[in-house]
Amino acid sequence: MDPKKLVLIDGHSILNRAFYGIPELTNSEGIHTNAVYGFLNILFKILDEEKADYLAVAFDLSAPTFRHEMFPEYKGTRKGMPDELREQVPVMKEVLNAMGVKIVEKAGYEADDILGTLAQKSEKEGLEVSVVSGDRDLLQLATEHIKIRIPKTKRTGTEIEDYYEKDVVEKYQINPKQIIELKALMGDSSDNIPGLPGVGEKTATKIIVEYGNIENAFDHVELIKPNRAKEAFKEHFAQAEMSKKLATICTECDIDFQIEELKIGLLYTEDAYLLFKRLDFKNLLTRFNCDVPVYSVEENFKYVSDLNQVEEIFEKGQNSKNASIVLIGGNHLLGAALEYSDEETFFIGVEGFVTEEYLLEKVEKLLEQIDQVGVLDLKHELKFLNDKERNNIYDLGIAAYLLNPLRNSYLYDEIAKDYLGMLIPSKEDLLGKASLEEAFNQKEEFTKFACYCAYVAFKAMPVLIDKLKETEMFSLYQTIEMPLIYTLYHMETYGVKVEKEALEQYGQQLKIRIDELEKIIYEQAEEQFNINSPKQLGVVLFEKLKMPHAKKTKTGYSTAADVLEKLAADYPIVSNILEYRQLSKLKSTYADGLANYIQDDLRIHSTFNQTITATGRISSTEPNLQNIPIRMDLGRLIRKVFIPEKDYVFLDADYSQIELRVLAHMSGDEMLIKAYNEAQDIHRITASQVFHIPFEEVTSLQRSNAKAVNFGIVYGISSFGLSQGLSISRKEAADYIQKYFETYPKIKGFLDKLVEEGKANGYICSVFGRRRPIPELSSSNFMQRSFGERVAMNSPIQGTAADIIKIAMIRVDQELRRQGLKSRLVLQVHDELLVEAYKDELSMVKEILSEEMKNAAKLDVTLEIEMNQGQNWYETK
DNA sequence: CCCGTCACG
DNA sequence: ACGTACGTGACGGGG
Repeated sequence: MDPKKLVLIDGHSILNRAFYGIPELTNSEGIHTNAVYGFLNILFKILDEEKADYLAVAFDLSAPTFRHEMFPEYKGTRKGMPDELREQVPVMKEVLNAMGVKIVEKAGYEADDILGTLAQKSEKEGLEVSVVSGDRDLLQLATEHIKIRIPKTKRTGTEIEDYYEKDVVEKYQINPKQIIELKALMGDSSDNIPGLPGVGEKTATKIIVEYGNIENAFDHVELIKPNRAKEAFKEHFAQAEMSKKLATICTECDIDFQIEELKIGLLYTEDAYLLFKRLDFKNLLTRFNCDVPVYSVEENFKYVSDLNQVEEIFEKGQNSKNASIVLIGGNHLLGAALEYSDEETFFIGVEGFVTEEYLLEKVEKLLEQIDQVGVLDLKHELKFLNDKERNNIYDLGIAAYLLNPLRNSYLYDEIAKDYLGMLIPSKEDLLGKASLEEAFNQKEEFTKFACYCAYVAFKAMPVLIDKLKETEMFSLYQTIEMPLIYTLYHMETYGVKVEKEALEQYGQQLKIRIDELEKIIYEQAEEQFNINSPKQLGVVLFEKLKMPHAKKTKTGYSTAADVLEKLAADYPIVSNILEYRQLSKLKSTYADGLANYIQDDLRIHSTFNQTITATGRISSTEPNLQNIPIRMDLGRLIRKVFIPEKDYVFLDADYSQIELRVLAHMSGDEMLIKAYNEAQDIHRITASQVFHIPFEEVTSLQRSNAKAVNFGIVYGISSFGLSQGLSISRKEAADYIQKYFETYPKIKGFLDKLVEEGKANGYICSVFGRRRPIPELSSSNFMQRSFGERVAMNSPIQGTAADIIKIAMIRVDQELRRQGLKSRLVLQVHDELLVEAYKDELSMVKEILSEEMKNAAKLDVTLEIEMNQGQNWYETK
């Protein structure tokens, strides 16, 4: 019979390795999970490789050990641990407990000592032992039957270095026990163990190879070379002796242990499954063979397609106070999931006599009767319903977004987990990757999916409403976010007209010039390569043509525009590359890209997303119509293809410096408020006040510097950032900032207060109460924390501006309709609204835009807009 | 699927 | 010493 196998893991050491080896990772609750995740990957890799019979994980306790008694400065593994790692230790233990893995700890000993003791005892009993640690000190334990395994987390995955006794000898030229001697000489900075000055690994190894141990070396101290090692040895031998004691792993710890306690049982328990799911370890879940747990709620799920039963269900609904209605389908309605009470959840499929029209008529009628209706995605449901605005509907996706805008998605299973504490199967768990239409035929699974949606919408509605009230965001939700859904829906369905032929022509012209440039670049480089590949381009520029490389990215040379621009003066090929880059961007993203989205009505219907940004802005996708070129002349021409219908014109209105005005209001700085009330040109007046020169004498350079400072303030000022933006030294930048703060004395206090508030609460607020959590503010990592500070300064400003324009767009949309006008809002670009205005209505629409935008909020400074009209978007400048 | 780049506010 | 301006989305390249 083969000997039994024992795997011993150095808990903190592996967590530590994983923490630094794996990029930051958090679950949906914002708990850091990277170290736990990395630990589990290493654990599973080892268990997959070795058919182990026994397993234990040893942890250090924070209690002092015999080493601290010997040497008070001794550090040990637990000190100096960053918070993001420290908080993962209890999570790790919870996971191990859930998997039934034995955790060994003992006050007064470190994990090393426990591991050493267990390893040696087990070896004596005839077991094969693997000790897993990131710490090379453990190599002193290696024997013929004790293997030391050191995992390395690399980009490509985890690789493990294995050391039996012979491997240690091969690699270090000394036997395992002598590792201690090595450490006695070299010390260990991470544990605060001092080494001999001037003695590194090379010298230490030479000495130990020659003399075997430090005592023998001391006996022959006069022979030691080089000289500085000899002197160090003479002077600090006592210290080396102590270091040796500190480095020696105690293999006789006083611990009772029965090997049978360490026997590996069923690792993939239900507890572990639930925990993994909570931690968002999706790809580790595949290790569990057990099915997704069945909840008793599923027993209440019912598929209905019989007309009489459907009638009955809607009949029952009439008298209900609360309900959830989830309409399922993409372009066509597949069915409706409903819940009125805890007792039953229905999915009514569009099938047989239950037609789409019939079902929708019933749903519309039901919507009239019920006090509170929970839905998951109202904008999507509006596709099937009439767009009459109802104030009894609660969109729970939007509610969940307000409560935590940092999530990537707000799916029903995520809402259930976060607000109902329930782990339920996700859409993908139930339907796989199939489309809704394809999955519709699997009745049982599809019904579960639909009913879970309705179940969550019903159950989560009161919870989310309560939370919105608790966080004082209910008014934001009801007066801004909910009405905005209708406005966005209107914009999406109305779309914006795009001239296809003009777009194609534009693309063809770009192609001519791109081909020309390509030829020239190949000639100048004396080779053909893919100019669009930063990798290939980097090799050509910085290796073949030997240009000085200023910056590097993670993967190679940086070829970003700011780097290339510095080279363009000296190398003609570089300016061609820059032009090529610009043109191919225009062609691929805009000329060709937009053409793909033109629908049969000759219009583009972008999607406006309401639950994406951390700050409260909306975003635009498929295509993004919020980043159509404007800054460069050539790109700006694209805007000519965006046109109004016959007998319409475009009216474009944008807020002037809305974010700076918000800053003036929020900070209450009288000087800045006064500046706004007095002058049109805020950047010029800023320059005049900051540099103490008359308004008329401000040079264009001074003005643009002031403008950059204004931007910097809004972005969460830092001297480094400003110096980058202005291409000046950090010192000069710091000087500008200081002058700015002197000029507007309340700004600094205001920004500092935001950071303080963010640190105290973990979030900051816009004027309208919109919250943004900033977990980075409590990070121990300088970079992360600095980022959090800038975010704390920027988000309330950006968020308030976002709130204001949302209010304006809702009112513009509603007012156009209320007055029965034909003109329609078509686009929003953060501080700009584009309206397709019917010619006869022009003066009225101008009035509406101007009124609603300027009066969207009452601030201590006025909100000003600029309005232009044109026969295309290009002309509205 | 991630990275680098670049378009916008 | 660390090594960045804030917020987005789309594209091509490359593993």
